[in-house]
Amino acid sequence: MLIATWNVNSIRQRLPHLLRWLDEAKPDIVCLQELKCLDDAFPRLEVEAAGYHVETLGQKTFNGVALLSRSSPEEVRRGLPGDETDTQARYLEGMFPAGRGVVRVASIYLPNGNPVASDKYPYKLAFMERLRRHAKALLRLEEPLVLAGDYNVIPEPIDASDPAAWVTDALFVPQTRAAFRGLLALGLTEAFRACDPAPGRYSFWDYQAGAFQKNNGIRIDHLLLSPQAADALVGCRIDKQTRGWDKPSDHVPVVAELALG
DNA sequence: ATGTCGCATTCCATGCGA
Repeated sequence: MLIATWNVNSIRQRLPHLLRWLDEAKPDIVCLQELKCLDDAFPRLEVEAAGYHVETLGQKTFNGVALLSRSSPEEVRRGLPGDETDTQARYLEGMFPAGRGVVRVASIYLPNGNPVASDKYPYKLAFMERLRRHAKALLRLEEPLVLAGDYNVIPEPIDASDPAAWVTDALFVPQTRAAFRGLLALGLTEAFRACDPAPGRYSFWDYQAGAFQKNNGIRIDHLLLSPQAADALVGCRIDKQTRGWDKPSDHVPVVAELALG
């Protein structure tokens, strides 16, 4: 079973890329982020015609997350628990059939948090703490669980081509990295790094200054696996080629293969 | 090279978020 995450940076702008990539990669479950539209504006019919069930949590202009799946979810949760006043569309979770069992998958668009001196940064940290608490509760279910999305976190220096350029950035400051380690400390496995220890592997390249041509990127899109999912991990890859297509997203898909029977 | 993109409104120009 292939489970993927992709920040598409506007689903309406990226629909041709999404359809091409679905056809080529044939993923079973896809977590999308940055839809940048309301639910009614999501190109549902086109994605359904490609063979996918669609669940969305949209928002006008910003944010917005979706779950695409070959099989319909048995349960869906909209929004991250822990703050009823949070109106930003950043979390969508579903439980899907997988072999003889199930897999629970969340699509997460974690706040960027820049600039660190603004109120955006405490919001990011609070969101990460809410995510940690919710993940802790989900882990008690002892299910295969995949928390996938744009984490807006550079976990380690190896995950940036120029780490020095990010030292004061909300994606890389020590408190952000500590919060990410707090998630891993629950017993979650970060799928890509578990499979590939090499430097130079990125999931995002800025649109500016020829960043992609120079491979001046960062790795901020992650799939975090529960022990039951990690036990089934076969491999994980980054579909870098989509960044070279015409009018690309600044992020590319990250795809994990799980042997779930 | 201080080099881009997508969205919305202030609507062919600008501000915001990334």
